[in-house]
Amino acid sequence: MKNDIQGKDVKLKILNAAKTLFAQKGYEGTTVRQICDEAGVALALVSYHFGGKENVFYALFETYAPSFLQKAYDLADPVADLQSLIREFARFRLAEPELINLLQQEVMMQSPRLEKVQHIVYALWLQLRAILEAGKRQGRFEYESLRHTVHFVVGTLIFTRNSPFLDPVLQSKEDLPVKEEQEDVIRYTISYILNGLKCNTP
Amino acid sequence: MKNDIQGKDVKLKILNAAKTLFAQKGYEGTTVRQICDEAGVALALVSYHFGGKENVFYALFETYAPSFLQKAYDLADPVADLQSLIREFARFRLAEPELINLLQQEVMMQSPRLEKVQHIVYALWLQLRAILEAGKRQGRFEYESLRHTVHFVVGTLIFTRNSPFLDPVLQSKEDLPVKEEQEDVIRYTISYILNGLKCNTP
DNA sequence: GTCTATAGATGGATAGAC
DNA sequence: GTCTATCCATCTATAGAC
Repeated sequence: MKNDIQGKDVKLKILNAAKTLFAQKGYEGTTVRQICDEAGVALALVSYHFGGKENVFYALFETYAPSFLQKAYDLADPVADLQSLIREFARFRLAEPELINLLQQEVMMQSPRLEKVQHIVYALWLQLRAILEAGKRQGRFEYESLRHTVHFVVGTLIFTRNSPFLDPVLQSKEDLPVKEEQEDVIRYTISYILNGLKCNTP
Repeated sequence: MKNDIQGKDVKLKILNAAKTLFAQKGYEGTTVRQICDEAGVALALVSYHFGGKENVFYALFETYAPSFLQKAYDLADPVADLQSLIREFARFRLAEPELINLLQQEVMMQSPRLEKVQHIVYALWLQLRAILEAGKRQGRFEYESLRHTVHFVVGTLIFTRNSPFLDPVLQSKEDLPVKEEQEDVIRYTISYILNGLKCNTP
């Protein structure tokens, strides 16, 4: 019993270290040694607990994104659905920015690991597509190309994060927000996207 | 003289191979052997011509993005400026999607290589920021947070590309555009972004 | 379950023939 | 300038002590 608890603890330490390092240096750019050093455990424990580096990657998503976007939308009110989807995605992004970062990398380079993880993101995009279609059909959204519009919205959703890269450029005039975050960011995002879709709604 | 020409040819073959592979598998995920195989040249030639893998990376940007976004905007007409910036960026993205992909990866993971390349993207974002500020001051754009709005626009611009990943999801109803592309995509992008900024303009 | 030590594979870079 | 063959560092994974 005590062993189990110790094991869980080590597994979690490895997962947390891997989450940070994968997001920061990419999957290939991260070594098992770095993960174990960061986690403060011995090199062998990645293989022992997960069966190899690649399984740490998969375990990351099973651990931190287990119930990601299971919500189903009935499309009766596409505007409300879209707002809900944006809110749900933004909350997850704010809670697990490293995971979004990592996912974005993998998506962008069409990594072979993506196959076992793509259902997470496919589900989201299919729902987004359905919402956009329904909204256009009902005259709530205006756009020309569904395909490109999905790209626009996904781009808006994914790229919005605490980017330590953009910040040196952007923080000269605006102070760092401390606690406004979360709900405000969500509000900004909803506003930008709905406007982008010419959605005539408060 | 003939040697020079041959050298140039090999250098270009290496650069083209590296551009594709880096974009597809990331910098760390790509090996010098893969690059040389893809280019059809011997392994040693990367070191001979470029002095190592890392310098191939830098040469990529010096070769394919030499005059990227040198245009300066006077901010007299922020709407026109923004349209111009979007158009310029979109054209580059359509011409060199791999480079944008690679740049996005590096930006996302804050890679150590970014330092020598970031001026390319800093320039763009500073100009974008200035345009957004000027546009708000002149009552042409509406948004709450400058910082987040820059993120939104950059996300829209960067993520929009021929994503081989999203396509299987998105192509069921819409046929693959063949020649409409280019100017139409630019039109869609401008429309989405200007609407996102509540810009009241045709 | 956790550690150290090491095996085995593969990475980037170079020596030297042509 | 280009090639083949090789060096050496580092990677992942595992064997075996505790």
